[in-house]
Amino acid sequence: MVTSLKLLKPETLRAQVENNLRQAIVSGQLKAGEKLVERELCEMLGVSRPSLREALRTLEAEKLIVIVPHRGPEVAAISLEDARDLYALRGLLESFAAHEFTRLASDEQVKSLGKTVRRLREAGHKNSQSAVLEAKAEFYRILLEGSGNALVSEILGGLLARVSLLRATSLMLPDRLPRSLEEIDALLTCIQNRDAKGAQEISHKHVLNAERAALGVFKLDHQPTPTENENEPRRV
Amino acid sequence: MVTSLKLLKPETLRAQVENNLRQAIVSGQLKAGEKLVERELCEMLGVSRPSLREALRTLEAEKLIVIVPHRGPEVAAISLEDARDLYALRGLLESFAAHEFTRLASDEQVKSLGKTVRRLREAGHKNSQSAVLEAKAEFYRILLEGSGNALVSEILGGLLARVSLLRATSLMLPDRLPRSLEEIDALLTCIQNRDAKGAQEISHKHVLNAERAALGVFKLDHQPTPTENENEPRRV
DNA sequence: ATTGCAAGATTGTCTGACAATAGTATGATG
DNA sequence: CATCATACTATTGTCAGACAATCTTGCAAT
Repeated sequence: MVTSLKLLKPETLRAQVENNLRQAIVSGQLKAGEKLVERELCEMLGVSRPSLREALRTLEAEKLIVIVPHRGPEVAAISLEDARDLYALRGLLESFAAHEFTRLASDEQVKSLGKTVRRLREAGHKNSQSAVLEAKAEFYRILLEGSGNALVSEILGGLLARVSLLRATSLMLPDRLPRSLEEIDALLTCIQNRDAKGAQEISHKHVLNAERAALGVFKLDHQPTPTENENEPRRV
Repeated sequence: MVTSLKLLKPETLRAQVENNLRQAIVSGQLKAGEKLVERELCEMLGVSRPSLREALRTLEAEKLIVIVPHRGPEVAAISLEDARDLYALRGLLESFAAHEFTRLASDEQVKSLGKTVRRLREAGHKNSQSAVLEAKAEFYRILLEGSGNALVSEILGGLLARVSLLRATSLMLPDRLPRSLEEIDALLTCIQNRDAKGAQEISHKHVLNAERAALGVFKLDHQPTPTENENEPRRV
């Protein structure tokens, strides 16, 4: 186990810019759809345009931002179909990872996962959102690490980043949390019993439920309400 | 090193650079592991360093090249484990796509797919490698388009590009071709019968067989020969 | 042969500039 | 007053040149 995790500064300046922006996007500091202006970002981050632009290209390839030629970058927005596709794929990959973890992970890794689930549960009971998110991240880290397929980790990691563009992540829905915890408990049980098929099924259902919860909010969020109507000024 | 790379039309210069390099990589013109030098690429493509470097960042994010800080970019090379991971994921996604296509595609799309399979078979019997590759690409295009999940298409597309870094694609193995055609025929039959589960299974097996064929060659290719031995000097 | 160091090559980053394009304000016209 | 054409401005796309930091290589010394 590692005892000290110093934030080793990323090698290059460009990488730091990249990390800062990525963090700002997935954390919601930069909102989906928001327009980004190179000059402003340069000033904010204290770097020159070339460094910034290289970082933007990386984020574009990760689909976290969209760059239309001559119009500049903006934070990617997710349509309802995008979200459906995203969850479908996530279900596929996450359940695969769960299956493989159950099959391949060492006993230490299983134990480690169990510990994290306990932490997650406690955080949930305390209703500490940040602690929940942190534990959930750790949970994923262990699961992916132990699933023995680095590529799936990579892709699924990118997917989860994109999911966070939907501000309505299921974990942010208070009602959903207890159910979510139950499901994760059930998943852990399957894993401990080395029941790969079972783990796969539960994991898949878990994602489907998360999808239902998130897309429910999505629809509400995007229903045009009288008050927060579009750019269209109302006439009197 | 490659001596001439022509530029085509698309929008921005940077995008052209990107496309050219991507094409050069997947086509094998730039070989896996080959070191890329910015200055040389700039001269070859007739662009400035910023444009080139932005394009390189995109390709890096696509995992087609690897850029080590202060050491520069090189074409990505695929290890045996990478290849295994790649095929595992490809099997998962491709069989999912087949399943969904069977479930969702219109009769026109199914018919279109059938036509392409016929073309593929003819090309195979004529042993025309380029025609086979073209028909196979068309086959994928239709399959992914009809599977109704743009995200899966995107990811699987990136995956196939990476697979091509393994020069030993199963389609390039003459012995494998007849078997491959048979499997695709069987897949088509399932699709026409709207047997989604069957299509999924066959598709998955198809990828597994392709993997076996490709990795067989991989091992031969990478068997350490007396001349090209690893960095590890053997002790006596 | 191994080590250490100097020289050269390559990358990381900045500055400043200019052309091309998109967005916006202005003014002309019906 | 509304609409459309035009000019202006802001922003992006691209280039050239420069310099420091770092890596690689060749050579000298042990």
